[in-house]
Amino acid sequence: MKRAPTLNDVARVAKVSRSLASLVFQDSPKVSPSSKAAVLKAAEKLGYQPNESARRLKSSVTRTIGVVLTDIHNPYYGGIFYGVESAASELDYKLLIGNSGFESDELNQKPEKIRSRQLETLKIIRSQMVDGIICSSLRTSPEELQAAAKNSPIILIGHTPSILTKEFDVVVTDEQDGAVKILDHLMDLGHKRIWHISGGTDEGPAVRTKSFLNEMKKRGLSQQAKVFEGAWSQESGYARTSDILKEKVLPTAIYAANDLIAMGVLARLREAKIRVPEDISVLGCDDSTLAHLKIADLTSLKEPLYLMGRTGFEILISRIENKGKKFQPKNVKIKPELIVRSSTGPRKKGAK
Amino acid sequence: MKRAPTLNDVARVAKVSRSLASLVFQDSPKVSPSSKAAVLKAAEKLGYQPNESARRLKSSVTRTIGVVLTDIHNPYYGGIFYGVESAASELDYKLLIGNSGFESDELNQKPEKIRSRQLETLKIIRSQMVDGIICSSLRTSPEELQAAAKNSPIILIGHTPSILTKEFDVVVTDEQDGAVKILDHLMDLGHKRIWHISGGTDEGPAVRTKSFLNEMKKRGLSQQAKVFEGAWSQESGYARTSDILKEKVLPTAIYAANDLIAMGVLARLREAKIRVPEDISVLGCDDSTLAHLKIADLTSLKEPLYLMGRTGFEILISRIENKGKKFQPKNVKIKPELIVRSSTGPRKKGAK
DNA sequence: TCAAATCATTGGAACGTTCCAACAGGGTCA
DNA sequence: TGACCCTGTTGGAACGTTCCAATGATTTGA
Repeated sequence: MKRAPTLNDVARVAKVSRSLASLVFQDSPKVSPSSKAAVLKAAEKLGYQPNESARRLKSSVTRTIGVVLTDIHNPYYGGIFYGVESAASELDYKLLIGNSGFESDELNQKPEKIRSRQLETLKIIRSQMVDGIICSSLRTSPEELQAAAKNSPIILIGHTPSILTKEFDVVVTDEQDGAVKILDHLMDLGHKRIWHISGGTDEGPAVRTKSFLNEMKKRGLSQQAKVFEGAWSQESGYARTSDILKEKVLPTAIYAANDLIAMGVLARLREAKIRVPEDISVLGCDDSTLAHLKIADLTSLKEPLYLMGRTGFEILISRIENKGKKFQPKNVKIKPELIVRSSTGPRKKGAK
Repeated sequence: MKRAPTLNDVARVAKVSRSLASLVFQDSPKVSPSSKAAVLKAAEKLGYQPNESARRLKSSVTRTIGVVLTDIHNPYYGGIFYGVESAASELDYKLLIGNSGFESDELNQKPEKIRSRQLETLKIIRSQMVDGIICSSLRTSPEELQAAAKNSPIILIGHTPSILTKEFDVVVTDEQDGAVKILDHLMDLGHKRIWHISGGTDEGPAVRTKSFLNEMKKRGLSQQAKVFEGAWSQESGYARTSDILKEKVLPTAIYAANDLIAMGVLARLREAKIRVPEDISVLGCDDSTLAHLKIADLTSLKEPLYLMGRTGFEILISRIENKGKKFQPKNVKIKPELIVRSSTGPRKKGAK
């Protein structure tokens, strides 16, 4: 492991000036073919690779984007990252990961710790290691974000506190459209008594619940709607279904706020020997691997995570390219898609 | 978005030399408290953050590690990344992601394309943006790796072609130990006719199959063992189970090479009204989210992905710190753990 | 008491690029 | 024939750090 060759070394071997060698690597049109060939040959021989730090120092462009996530493990953030990564690789951008903890961590990191790690990560933007930052699920205050955004653009993708949507570019799911699609599907099948198990009362999950209730109301089904407050877990789906089973009249369809909850619902219904979809239809949300499983075969609202990631990345790049110009924060809503499988079916004959 | 303040600006405001200001940020003990305070105050006032590119150019230390993965979506790589990330954040290292495609991609990237993207990623190591590289599931040749490793250390984590284990540091699962644990468990329950659905004939999955057969042989059960060649998918598990069901004598336990395959097995058995575990016990491998599902509750061999990630990172760091010194490639095998759930149970009474 | 040692501070030279201004040398035009 | 313009090439000055050697100021010790 010896000292890496520099542009000077290449120039010396190729018998040209350092400046000319530099031009070759910038694909400048005003280099003669013969010099170009000589330089490339020398570079090849020495195994030259431009020193990125020096390049950045001079040109202050990094072609790198910082990504702040809470848990890359989680299929939700993973899906967004998937879109970001694929767009980035097409445009030849590199990604610097600032993962600020794992929600699923057994040690269960305290929110305060996640927050401080996120702040730490935001610093990379100010140390000029990246041209911009993509954040999912931030736990920092608008002021802290502002401070980071002073030098470079930031975009927020996915569940985002509404205070932030006024000041920053944001890409989110169109929850209202999701509710429309789910209810269209269920009503086509004849369902009216549709109950929902929520993901909790935080602002993220609450939007989903609210959209559901809104849409039920629009269709004059407010009386038939019921919400059971849950959490983003299988156990929660299982427990809330137990609660549902205690009711005098059962629903004909259960809409779970995500696939994991729906898996809990399925497990509990199976235990109670209630058939799906003959007796009760079940829907999930996310269209994760779980929904694909043959033993579940879950109808699920597919959040367009991939598209959200891509869109977010593209908006960020356009900000970077027009750096300096004033702009209005962009708020993009991406419509989800309902993937119909066998866990939903026609309303049981004879049911009210 | 104006020009970021530099060390010079800070020094001017604090009325000291640039060199002294630099020392402050290096936490040098030989700065007087008063100067230190003045510098910090000036930095705070200007919102100064050291320019990382300049720092790197001078000191050629990046405190950044490159991570080459094939599919960060995949729980296997995700699990390894989890370990890497948590170790990195503790030591205050940054991670530069080079994800070279998505195995699960609908577009199903061609191996050739993945390979060329991996080569592209390996270049970052030579452009001195990172101090070392962690690779999972490489598709490049040893020579190509060697070229990249000329300047900085490399470590391979997880499924690794055996040619590479001779020249590079490697962290892998102890497959033999896994087979021992699985057979100990099944034999305790009285099982002997144990069949295996493999992940394919590539070198990675083949090791698992071979370990299983080896261990069966050691226990004098060669006659009872049978291998069905599959692939890492649910569909494969489903189809191979159909094949199994055509046999005259059925096994009392099926060991699937991963959880996804096991899910296919469960789906097919359920369809055939064969009870699990009363009629047939089923085991998976990975202990992924799938195994945790109540409707599966799958006994699974937990690959110590987190630990592998951590260990790999630590070895890499020790190489970086002792850079220049000669060393023997390290080959670390990490023992898996069997997580017993309800998909395995005592051999059916009356079965041979 | 004065040389030596310690301490805090400083200027300047790197690090490996990019980029600007300058410059040959040959061709074109009036 | 000299003024002008191309084309290809070059030296040198940045970029913002770190770090070495050198400095002046203060303390120490025989």
